[in-house]
Amino acid sequence: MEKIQPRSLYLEVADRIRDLIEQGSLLPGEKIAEKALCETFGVSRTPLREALKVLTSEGLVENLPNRGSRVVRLTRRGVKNTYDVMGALEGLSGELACQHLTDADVEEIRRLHQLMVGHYQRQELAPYFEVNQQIHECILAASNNDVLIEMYNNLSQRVKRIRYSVEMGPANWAKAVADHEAILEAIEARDGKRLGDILRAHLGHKLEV
Amino acid sequence: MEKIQPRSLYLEVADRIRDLIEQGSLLPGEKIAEKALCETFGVSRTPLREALKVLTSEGLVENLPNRGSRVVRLTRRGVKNTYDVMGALEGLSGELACQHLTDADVEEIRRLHQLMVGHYQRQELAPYFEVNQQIHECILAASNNDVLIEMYNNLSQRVKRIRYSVEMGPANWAKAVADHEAILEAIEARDGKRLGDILRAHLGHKLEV
DNA sequence: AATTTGAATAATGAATTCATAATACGGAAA
DNA sequence: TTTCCGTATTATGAATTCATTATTCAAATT
Repeated sequence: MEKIQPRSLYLEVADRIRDLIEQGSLLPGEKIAEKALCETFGVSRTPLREALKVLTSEGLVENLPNRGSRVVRLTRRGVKNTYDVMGALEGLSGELACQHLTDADVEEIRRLHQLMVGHYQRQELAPYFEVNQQIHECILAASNNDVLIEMYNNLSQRVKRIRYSVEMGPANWAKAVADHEAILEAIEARDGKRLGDILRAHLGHKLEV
Repeated sequence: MEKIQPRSLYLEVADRIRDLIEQGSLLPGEKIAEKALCETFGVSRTPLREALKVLTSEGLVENLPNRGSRVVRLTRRGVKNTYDVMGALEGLSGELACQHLTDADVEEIRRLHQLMVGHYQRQELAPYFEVNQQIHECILAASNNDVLIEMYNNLSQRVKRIRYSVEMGPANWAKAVADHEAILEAIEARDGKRLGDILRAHLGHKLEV
């Protein structure tokens, strides 16, 4: 029997707004009109405003007193800062994952890796990204550190809406795949230190675009 | 002429509640009665509840639907997870700081370092911690990465209330000071990679208590 | 014509009110 | 006495209301 867990309205609203930002319905720098959103969601201003406060502390929205809320505008510098931190967190996830990964986990990652390489060889960009992300999520989950996971997901959310627009040149792509070969090797060797170092550097490559 | 910047009431309230948690007026696991807090702060429930939502997303408070808010109870595991992430972030701060530190910055850190060693030799625990923290804050600030600073401060806030209760044995203390010697050397050499590695390991030592 | 002033309008911030769910209490039954 | 059930009380969730601050737009002045 599965538990039913009541979720607060403001969390629901926050999820919905996150979706709107991610999919681009709310653009960076755009003013968030409370009244309009209340009508689209069919809720009053109270839970909506609570949701906006949460999103503000998550870094997705900014709140100017008496002037309402806006979707934060991503600067080049801000994105670089975010990627740097994500890189550090990925590095940690790798180190920790090596302490927890079961043989089955490794097998699963190997499968995903080969799948990803296939997409690379056939130059299928979208599926490549999809599987690529799954691999990193596997490692992250295997870290067994929920604080880490929470932080990473938060940062990931902040830059998610631009990730799709990242154009990946052939040289960068090749480098990324090469990185992943090394990642797989380090995982199979359960070499946490090495995996950490690779992952820390890995994200940096993406950024050079 | 300095600008006056209006701060929202809910942010003010959030600060106050953070203080209450940090200084131990609100104990872990304790239920937060909204009405009582409203009276002590002299505000209505609306801004108070908004503040509680912010603190929830910061990880200081948990929110059980229809059952109110509680101060989160720190588990051994949770603290370890937090320290692990903080270590990773400190490592990054070291790497980045080496790219930005001016000679004056280094001089300042050297001064603090010697001050700290003095406190160690005289076995003055509280001042030691104080200066120790200043050094790490110096490095963090020099990272020039506000996302990093924000994340670190958040995590730091979560464990701040137990940090004082950490008993430091003489062996651990000696190890910490030895670490700091290496930290200073790496800084003077502007060796980001090495500084990062040291800082990543540094926090781990504190935790073994 | 451009800029400034002021009134009207709209939006936000915060208190209040209402509805609903949880807790506390008291009595009845085992 | 202990346990169970039902009512009363309290607290929380959410909508509404009120007050205050921005914004808009028209008129007046330079």
